[in-house]
Amino acid sequence: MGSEALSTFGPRKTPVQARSTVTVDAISEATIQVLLSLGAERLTTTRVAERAGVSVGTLYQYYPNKQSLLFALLEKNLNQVASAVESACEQSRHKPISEMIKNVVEAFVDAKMSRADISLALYQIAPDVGGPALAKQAGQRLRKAIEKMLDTAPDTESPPDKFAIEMMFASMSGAMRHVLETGASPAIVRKLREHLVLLCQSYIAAVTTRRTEGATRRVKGARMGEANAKG
Amino acid sequence: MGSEALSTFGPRKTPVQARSTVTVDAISEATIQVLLSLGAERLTTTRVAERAGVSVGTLYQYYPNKQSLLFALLEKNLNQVASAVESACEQSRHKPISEMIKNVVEAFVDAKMSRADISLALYQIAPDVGGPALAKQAGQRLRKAIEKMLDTAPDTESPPDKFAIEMMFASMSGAMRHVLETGASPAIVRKLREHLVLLCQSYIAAVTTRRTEGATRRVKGARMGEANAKG
Amino acid sequence: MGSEALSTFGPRKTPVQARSTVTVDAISEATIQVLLSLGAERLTTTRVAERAGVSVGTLYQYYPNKQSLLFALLEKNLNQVASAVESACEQSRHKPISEMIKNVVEAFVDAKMSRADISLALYQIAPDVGGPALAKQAGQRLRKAIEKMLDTAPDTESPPDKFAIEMMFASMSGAMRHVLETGASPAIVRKLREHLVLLCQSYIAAVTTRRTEGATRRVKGARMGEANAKG
Amino acid sequence: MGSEALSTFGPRKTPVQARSTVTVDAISEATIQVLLSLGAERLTTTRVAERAGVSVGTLYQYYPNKQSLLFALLEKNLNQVASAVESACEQSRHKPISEMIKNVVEAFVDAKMSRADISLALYQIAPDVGGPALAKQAGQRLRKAIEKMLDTAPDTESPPDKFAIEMMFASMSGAMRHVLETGASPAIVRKLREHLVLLCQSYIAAVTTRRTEGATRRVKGARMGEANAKG
DNA sequence: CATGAATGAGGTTTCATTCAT
DNA sequence: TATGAATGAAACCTCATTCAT
Repeated sequence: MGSEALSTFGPRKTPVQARSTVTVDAISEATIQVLLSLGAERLTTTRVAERAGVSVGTLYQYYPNKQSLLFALLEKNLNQVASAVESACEQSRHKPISEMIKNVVEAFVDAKMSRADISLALYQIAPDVGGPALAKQAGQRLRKAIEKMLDTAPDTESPPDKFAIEMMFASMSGAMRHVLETGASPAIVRKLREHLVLLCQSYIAAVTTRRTEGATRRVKGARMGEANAKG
Repeated sequence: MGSEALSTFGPRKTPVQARSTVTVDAISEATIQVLLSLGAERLTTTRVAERAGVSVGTLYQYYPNKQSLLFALLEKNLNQVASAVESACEQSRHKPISEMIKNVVEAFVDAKMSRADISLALYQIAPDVGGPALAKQAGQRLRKAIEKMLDTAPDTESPPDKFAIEMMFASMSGAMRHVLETGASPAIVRKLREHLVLLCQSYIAAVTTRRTEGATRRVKGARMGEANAKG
Repeated sequence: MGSEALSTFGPRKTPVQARSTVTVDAISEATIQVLLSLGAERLTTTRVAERAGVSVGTLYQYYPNKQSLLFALLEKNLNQVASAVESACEQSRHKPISEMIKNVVEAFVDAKMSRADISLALYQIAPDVGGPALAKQAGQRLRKAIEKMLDTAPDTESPPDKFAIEMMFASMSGAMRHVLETGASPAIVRKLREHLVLLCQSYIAAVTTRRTEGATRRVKGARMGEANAKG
Repeated sequence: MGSEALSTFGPRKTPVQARSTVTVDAISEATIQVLLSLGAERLTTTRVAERAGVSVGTLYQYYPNKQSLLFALLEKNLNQVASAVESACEQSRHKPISEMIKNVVEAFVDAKMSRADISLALYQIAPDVGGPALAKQAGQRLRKAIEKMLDTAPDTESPPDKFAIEMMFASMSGAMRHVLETGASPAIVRKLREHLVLLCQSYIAAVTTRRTEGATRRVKGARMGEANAKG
């Protein structure tokens, strides 16, 4: 469960021809549809092929096995999200910390929402197919991008440490997931964006302050309101 | 996928005799072990029975089907966590908000960690077996408890709204999960506790403060940037 | 399938005590109820015991196995019907043939109908549990009784042969079964009685006449109306 | 038990390729063989597939479940018999009643005997798989065909009513079954044919005659004895 | 004697994967 | 290359039967 070589799950043949690309895309799309309509439990290769309008045999010509199909889907999605966030990181260099956070959070939410159906579908297959491993990998990648960005922040001497960044990212993912699974109406998503920005900003502000002043005492204390007012 | 009546997943036979109780416990424990060692994909009823030291038939005398076995596990765990948090809520009434948050967060983390193995195992089965539905249910329960607690806060006029509480809870869950899946050494867990307290406190402070200043309009508006500009 | 020694299916212990009789009866009755409500496919010993208000263990103290339970039921019913018909045969000696037939047919229909539910239930288990064998046995017994009766008929020199009697009996059984399976309202049953009497009478008349006059030719001919008018 | 939609038992995939047809036929044939050699109780899908020389998976590609396999067999046979009888009905229009009967009876017996093994095998599975329902259906179909035929009879004013036709058919089926289950040597079958013709002819003649004399009242009344007193 | 928890062989069904066409 | 029929290991679940209590 995640301990296998991750690289073995790639598509079997690189789709160079136009026809292949079309086929591969159709299969990917069909996978998502089946996942959403029937659930991971009832996702079968035959069913996917059927919905994609190809034969099972064809499916197996592009993916060596079922896992690789799901893996590819998950990987692609994670990469897209990671890229979007990385890009936001790069464009936010040297800006004030709060703006950095805002940009990153919004890039994340927007990336996830751009294909909300896919995001939702993937939650179902992540546990199998080495989801945690992949997520870890993508998480590292993002953490580095964010760290690098924060290093350029003009208004802070000591940026949050790795753990804090991971915390922020994990919290964000959790909130995002909750909204997606609970029902992501546009209104809710808007609210999510705003609150997530707020949440991350205040958290980062809190840990940044804390770092600066060496605040183990304060963390345990009750002066949070102040931490924020200062924020 | 969660749309079935949740009650149909209950155990088949209530264990009245001592022997039965032992058996049921053994099955539960075996389920967790199999889940952790082999993963959800390879969890079979036969395997569970085997590891529990009973026959498949016996397993099926207590659970009408595989789903009910997993469902019972999930439900029990969610209830335990919910109870722990509820209890913390009740004992924190009329305390300062930041202390309330601290108590709730720590109760949550401690509850999850008291059987970290179970918590971790359950992430694998949640997608099937109506996990989201159950989680939603437990979430509502906790949200209400937290709301009720916050209503007794002496230092705030308008407590955070439902959405904010859900956000807080979802973020907390996300961070918790990340740590559990990444490797929860005692040191990491200690750090998680502290940071999660901080994260929730600062978020709640942020939304509470804003409310106090008559910010309902602003939250819904588009002037979030300004809020940060201050911060 | 019927080739096993029929005697091995008897109840394990002869119910001599009052309590035993009650239990055995309850089990029999429960068997019929389960058969009618759930069908043979879903008849399980546990289910029967449950409905009878005893434990499976108890059931197995009176019947060595499931087959014996069903077998006993079938046997008992066949015996009752056979006895009723035999009795009718004895009481019809020396009467005119048509009255003999009438008495036998009506005894048969009445016996079957006295517990229509049982009769109906038994059709479901006959195929297994050596039904044909038992039926054959009962059939022989009845054929002999009828033959003996017919030998005393004052108005016929040469009574119908064995084959004809079997034909008559088989036809009767078929019609009976059809009515039971189709829905045996009192009105229908009354009609069945009348028509079955008529059917058997005219058939016996036809074969009797034929015998007397050596009628192979006529059988193939078309003068049936006459055969009957005379009959 | 017959109350389900009968249509759900249809084959899963219509065999279009030659290979498929062969497979389906092999499975049908194997089913009959297993039924005859081991009985319904011990008929398993695995066993059928084995004897058919295919894998279980293949069997399940043509039949969605065990019931459908048996159902298809039963349905096909009933349809063949029904068609044969219908055909006989059509070819007997405007002929004398006794000839009509003769043709119908002989068509029935011949149809059943053309694959005596199948007929015999089917008795075992009818109780499950909605046999009564199917039989009822086929019965209705035949009754109508016979009614229509009888309406063209030149030598009778009022043909037998529906009930009488059903009686005739049910009796015929009963006798047929008896012979098949008892052992249908050619000699016996020949005798069966003759006697069944005789039985049906004399029965129909009896009910027809009575009708002609204005007997509807009497049939429903209780004066059946008199009808015989004449005979 | 009665009970009912436990057993486990065996039945039904699914589905990832292959390979002849 | 595409197809889809065939495969068969393996999963889920049932139920007749036993035996310790």
